[in-house]
Amino acid sequence: MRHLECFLTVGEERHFGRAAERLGMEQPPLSQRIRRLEKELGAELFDRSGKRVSLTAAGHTLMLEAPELLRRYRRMRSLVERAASRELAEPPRPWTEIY
Amino acid sequence: MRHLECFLTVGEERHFGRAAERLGMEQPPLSQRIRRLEKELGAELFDRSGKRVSLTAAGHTLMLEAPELLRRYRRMRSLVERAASRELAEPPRPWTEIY
DNA sequence: ACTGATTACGTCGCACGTAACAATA
DNA sequence: TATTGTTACGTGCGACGTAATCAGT
Repeated sequence: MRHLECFLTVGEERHFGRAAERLGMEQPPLSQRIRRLEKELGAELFDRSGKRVSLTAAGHTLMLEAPELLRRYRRMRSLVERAASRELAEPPRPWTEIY
Repeated sequence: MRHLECFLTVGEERHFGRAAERLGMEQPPLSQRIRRLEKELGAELFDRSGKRVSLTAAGHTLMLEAPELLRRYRRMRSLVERAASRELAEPPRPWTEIY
């Protein structure tokens, strides 16, 4: 998920330096992360020929799909967090017997 | 994502040993993974009192939400993979000018 | 030369497996 | 006591930052 967030930022900025700044990290780690992501997915995501950073077809697809996945992920996290805090509020009821 | 897959397996089996076997790994790493996930989410997911493994409220929420997220994730991966293979088939068209 | 991206390298944390331990039935 | 889950520990990979290197303008 963190990889996707980094990828989206680079894809929006088309610039590793500004993306790294927005993400609060340095360029080298960001470059490495993108490489790891490309290796993980088995697909090149950016064309780095020349000074221009441009998206490949796979990268473009990911730009379309990743935001929705990230939204769902964050929603899931907040739901879990909410459930956990409710659980703390109420005493340890016997969930054991239910599930 | 791998963490979610492990969590779901444990949640289905209610048994770390069988879950580890299904996942093709040993129990200790699985136990650690669940702990990491709980730490990451900031919520206890399982009740390990006694020999019974039962879900907490947060765990139950995650059991409901995680499968859909995993499906979307796998779909995204296959879309990216497809785009990459098409890209290989067609010559390096000037995506640069488009995106 | 200058700007911007990639390697090089040292360090830290995570993931795994094997082995030793704790607890429950 | 046997079964199940958790620590302990050693190893290897991933991620970060700093510094050095390479490429394009």
